[in-house]
Amino acid sequence: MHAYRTHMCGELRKTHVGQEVKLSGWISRVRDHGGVLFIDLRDKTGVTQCVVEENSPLLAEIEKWRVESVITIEGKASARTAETVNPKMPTGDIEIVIGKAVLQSAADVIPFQVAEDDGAGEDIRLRYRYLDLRREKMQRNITLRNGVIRSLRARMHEQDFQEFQTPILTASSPEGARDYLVPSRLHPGKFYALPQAPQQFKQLLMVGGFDRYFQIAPCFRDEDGRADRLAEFYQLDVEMSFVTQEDVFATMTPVVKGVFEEFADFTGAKRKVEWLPNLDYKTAMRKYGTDKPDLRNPLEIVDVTEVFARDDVEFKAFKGTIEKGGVVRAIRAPKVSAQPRSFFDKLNSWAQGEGAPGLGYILFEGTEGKGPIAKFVPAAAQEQLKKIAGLEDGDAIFFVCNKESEAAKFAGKARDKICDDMGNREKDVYKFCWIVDFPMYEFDEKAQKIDFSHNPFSMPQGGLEALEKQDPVTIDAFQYDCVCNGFEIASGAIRNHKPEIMEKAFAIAGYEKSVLEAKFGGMLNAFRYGAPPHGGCAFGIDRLVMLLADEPNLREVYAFVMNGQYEDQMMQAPSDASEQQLKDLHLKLAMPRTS
RNA sequence: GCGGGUGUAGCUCAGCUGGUUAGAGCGCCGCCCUGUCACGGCGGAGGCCGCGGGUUCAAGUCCCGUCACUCGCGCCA
Repeated sequence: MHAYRTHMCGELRKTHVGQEVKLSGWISRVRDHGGVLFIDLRDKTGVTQCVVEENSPLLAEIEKWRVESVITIEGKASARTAETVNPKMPTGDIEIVIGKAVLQSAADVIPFQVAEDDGAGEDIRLRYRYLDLRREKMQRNITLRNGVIRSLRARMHEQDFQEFQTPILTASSPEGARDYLVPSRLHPGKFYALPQAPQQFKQLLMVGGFDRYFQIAPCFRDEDGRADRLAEFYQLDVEMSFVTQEDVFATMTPVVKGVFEEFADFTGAKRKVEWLPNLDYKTAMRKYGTDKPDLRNPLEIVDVTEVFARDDVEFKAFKGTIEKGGVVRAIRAPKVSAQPRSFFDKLNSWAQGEGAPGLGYILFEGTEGKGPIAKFVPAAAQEQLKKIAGLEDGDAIFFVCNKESEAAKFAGKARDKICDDMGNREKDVYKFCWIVDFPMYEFDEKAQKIDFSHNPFSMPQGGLEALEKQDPVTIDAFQYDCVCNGFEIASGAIRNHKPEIMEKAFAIAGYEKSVLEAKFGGMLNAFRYGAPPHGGCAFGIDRLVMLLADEPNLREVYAFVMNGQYEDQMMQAPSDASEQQLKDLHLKLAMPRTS
């Protein structure tokens, strides 16, 4: 017989009755009845009940073993009597009558419960992650992660993509997030950077003629964390040669849609997967107030500036803003006349909490509009509102007034808040779409200059001609995102593979040719030796898994992960470097002043 | 860097307008229990009430500071 086991703990059924078996695993629960004792023995496949029978000489010893100790037991798989069968367990028809038992590794008293969710906080779960990982939910989430990655790989290989590894110790990139730096011992004063993404390498692989690249790529960004953002994370990184934007969508949509359909019922609920038509950036911002709209929310935003600009409308608070170039955005909330006054008051105080003066509204019930703003809007103007927003009797309309970008953004937040307060968000569905036509440039208010709004390597729509003739802020790029249920799950672009367009593109953003050469000389040179038109995208794998697992937090889908301050309390990272290490690296610390 | 929330037993939390000896559930330890499967019964241990300062006759409770965790803003091409 094998030293540790003949079967797994979730494996045994009625058909095994009578067999001598050996199981190894963790003591999940113990029920000690004095004379007879039950142990629920657990491994990754499940739980089997093991019994120490009355008068067993083993009882005195086994009684002392604590839960989460690792043991090996040997005994006969026996049928349970009719009264003692447990239909809730897959192995509930049988139990093992323990004949021999070995304590392989005793467990101290555990800091939180493993067999059940005792609500232990995240910090302690992370400190004892190996215990947390034994819990059913983490076993399931991590297994889901494995399934998703395996499925993504298979789907990419099926479409003739080749998988690559690219350098982890690489060069700092001047755009984007802060880099993690690694000091060089051999080159005093010089540093490697960990990649924020393998952007340039994947483009160089296209220049290298590999045609279709993918990688489950680790990415590193030294910016503050969020529930959906980590210092290190993984992307399904993709690049393709001789493609248009439509080719990228046609290739990647079935990959992601397929994976979601494969794992959509992970949480137990049947979930639909819907892929909606592409949405251009400007429309998304106007209708949803964000470039990553949650399309499960049926509410839409309309522009009603013209109504509040009318001479017969007296609402000064909005008028003043409109005269300064502001806009009024409105959200129709259908059939809310039965809502109590507190529904509207709560939304108003929510808006104030968000830093807005409030959230004005008009409720249409019967012949005239009601609400605090209604008296400033005469009947004719109310009719115009109804027409623009498609209002029906019983509907309310909420108003946001500000500079255009601020109004759009806040209306977007209000749209989500109103939807949730109404209980209107669709359930059990993943709604995807591609957001297209992102602007190439934007005006940076702080620096008072034109700058790239996204990826400087994106191809401007209209090419060199557009760069030469168009107002920069009106130029769109072949730059796109993929959005699901309010999360940006991918970002990508058709790249700019022509050095002369790149020079012009950087010049518009105020970068000298020398800067371009210094920072991107390697790639720019590559483009001078025959570069295929190419493009791609990168999906945030952790966010995909998070959506499928229905977790609110990325940390729930990683086996090992740092906390919100990017510290690993289990491994003690980051930690001090020794004098010798610093000396080897030619580093001296200049600590911040602690006042 | 900034703002909100939280911090009381190993874990999760209660503790009212400040008032005597700070509680509960789970866990832990001991005893009892022959069939449970969240086993049950009895008993017990365990607290710098995050830390420092202040107000007060009196502080877990109020004030100031600080630290930790968490969510968000900034940031994240």
